[in-house]
Amino acid sequence: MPRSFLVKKYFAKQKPNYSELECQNDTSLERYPFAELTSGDNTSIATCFTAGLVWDLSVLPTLYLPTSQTEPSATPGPLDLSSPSSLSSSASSCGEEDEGRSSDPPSPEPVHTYGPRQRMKCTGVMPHISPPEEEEEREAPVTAASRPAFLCKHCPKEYTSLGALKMHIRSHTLPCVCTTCGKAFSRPWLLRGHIRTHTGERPFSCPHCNRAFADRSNLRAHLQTHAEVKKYQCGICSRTFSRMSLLQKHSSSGCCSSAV
DNA sequence: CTGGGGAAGGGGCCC
DNA sequence: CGGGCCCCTTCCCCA
Repeated sequence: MPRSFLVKKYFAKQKPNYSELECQNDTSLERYPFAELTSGDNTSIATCFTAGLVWDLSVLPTLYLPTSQTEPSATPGPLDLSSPSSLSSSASSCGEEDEGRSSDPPSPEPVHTYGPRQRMKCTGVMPHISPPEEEEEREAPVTAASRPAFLCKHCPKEYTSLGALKMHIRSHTLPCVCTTCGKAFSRPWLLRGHIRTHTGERPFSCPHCNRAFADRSNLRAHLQTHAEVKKYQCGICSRTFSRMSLLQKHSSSGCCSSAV
């Protein structure tokens, strides 16, 4: 399964209102000191995972829609209950930087916080975010005039905007190269996140335990482990899981196999 | 075998 | 229009 199925349009235009997700039972975990994670606006976000938002197995099938490739219409994925995301909104604009894919280290100094190990600055590692040549993707107004299609010359994908296409092309050109190991990434923040694997930087710490993570998303996943009620719930036995994959395994290996 | 952590990919939205 | 940032999801590996 290609990870590209990323069909996420759940909140199209509307960021999840985490405040509404306020968990009721998991108060303890509800709000992680995301201040740490980000700028700190999280107070309101109340990240809660769960409570009321447990995912029912029944929805899984949809969530996994392999149809992917791009069927945004699909189903809404798990509303991330826990996500501190909201903070992100503020964070991003605050000038924090995302480090990595989704993580904004509390550190005031973004990428440059690598101190001694800061061997790669994003700036230096991205020689050509948008190589001229690649940009020349084939723009072909294939579809209706109202919806021009921009085709990727590297793969069959097509986009309705040049910007989207260019962004996609990065996944082929991988302009962000790690100077440490040479690994290339499509996005600067992916590279930043990767760099953390070299530096060992883990700006996102769990308020409930001493663990720290380099990636915010991973912290979120981890927070689920502290939750009494996890996001993903088996529709049959009501057991909850911190990860959809676990729920899937659970369902496929027994409990719900017959039922669902 | 299950649960959890680490790392990475990509689309969408906002500035 | 482009760049940056956010979030979500998946895969792999380990305990």
